[in-house]
Amino acid sequence: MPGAKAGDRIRETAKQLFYRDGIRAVGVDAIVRHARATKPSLYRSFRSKDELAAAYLRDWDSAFWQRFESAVAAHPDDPRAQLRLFLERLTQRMRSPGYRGCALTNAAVEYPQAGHPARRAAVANKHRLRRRLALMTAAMGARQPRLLADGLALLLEGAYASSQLFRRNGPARAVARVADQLIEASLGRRRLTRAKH
Amino acid sequence: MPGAKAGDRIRETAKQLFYRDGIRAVGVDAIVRHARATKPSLYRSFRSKDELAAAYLRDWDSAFWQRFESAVAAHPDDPRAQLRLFLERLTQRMRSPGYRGCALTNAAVEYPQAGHPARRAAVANKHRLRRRLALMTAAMGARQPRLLADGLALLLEGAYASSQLFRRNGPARAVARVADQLIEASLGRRRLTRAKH
DNA sequence: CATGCTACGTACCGATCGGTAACATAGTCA
DNA sequence: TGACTATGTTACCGATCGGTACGTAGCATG
Repeated sequence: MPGAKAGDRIRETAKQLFYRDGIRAVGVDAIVRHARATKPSLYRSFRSKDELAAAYLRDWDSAFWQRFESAVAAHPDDPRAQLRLFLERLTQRMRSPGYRGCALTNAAVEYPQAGHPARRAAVANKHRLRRRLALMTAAMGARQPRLLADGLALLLEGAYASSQLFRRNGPARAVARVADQLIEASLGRRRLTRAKH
Repeated sequence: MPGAKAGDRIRETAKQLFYRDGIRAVGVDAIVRHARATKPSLYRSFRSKDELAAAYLRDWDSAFWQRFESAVAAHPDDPRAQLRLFLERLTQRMRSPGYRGCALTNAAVEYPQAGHPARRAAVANKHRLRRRLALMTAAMGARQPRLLADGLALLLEGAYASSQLFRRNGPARAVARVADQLIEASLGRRRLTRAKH
């Protein structure tokens, strides 16, 4: 790491500090100090702190979809198993020290302003995920695919939030089981069908 | 409002600005300017900005439990209906302009440090809610009350997050329906019981 | 009037914020 | 060698951060 170019060291350091402490809480001075670089090096690679934050969030988005597609690839043509694997792996990651939820969601909380780059990155990711989940729940044969997809999205976001509100053994650790229950209840024969006329 | 004491105006203004823009994003100068007061007035009522933020979160916690107990009181001895009413009212509030999720969760995202007062307030609220939900799911007769309570907590936190990631018609609007599905699937006869030996 | 108390404002503090100008150094290719 | 490019460094900018020393207006007492 210390052998890499200054721009790369700064990008890597920013990733760690932004995720650990939040974007607003980390000053550019702290970043370049930890990266053993200086501010002009930062501003030659990134136009502003906001763009550095945007790069950090793009990296996160990219890593997120890698994890997602990895779980998908492990169970071809079985979206339920794909999702379950993704959530089980997520549960593992949530147990690791320093885990602090989804960087994109956190950034959206830190930057409520409508047009902010950090917010745009987060919103884009969440919309894409929502559409993707709806495709998967439809493929599962859910009675109401969009409703189930939204339920799963809520559980996922809830796990992100809970994982930083509770130390361990919080509600987040149940996300895979609850998601599976919800899927089970949304599939197959219409248990909940109301009497017809 | 303009007739009130400086300390009260500051407290009220801080509540609005902290919720709208986030605690870190709002400086004490902005608060006293909007409150038509001055900084010494702020620091005579509050020891620090952090304590002003803590007061803001205590107010939020108090208002949260008022809303919760109001829904409980509306359906005595029917925890499922209590929860459904609470979530339906929450859905209403989420549609109102300027809604930005749970101030306590947002504060915990803004202040990841373990001992920070804002974080303590958030964590205390969430733990209390988790215990309360477990009591309710047990009263419902759920097969696994703690698991269901955690699922409901995840849905709630997910709704908070989603409500600020999607404009309208986001996953959050489904929270009451999904919660009811999950409850339905967790009650009564043991549909999911695994074969014994 | 004089005193004491409460409530508020003016003016300022050092530190840090994001960002930049000017300059030094090193590698590359002609 | 010399010119060019990329990257590093020092030193600084105005603005804003959270926080405070100190002065003053108003009002109730004696």
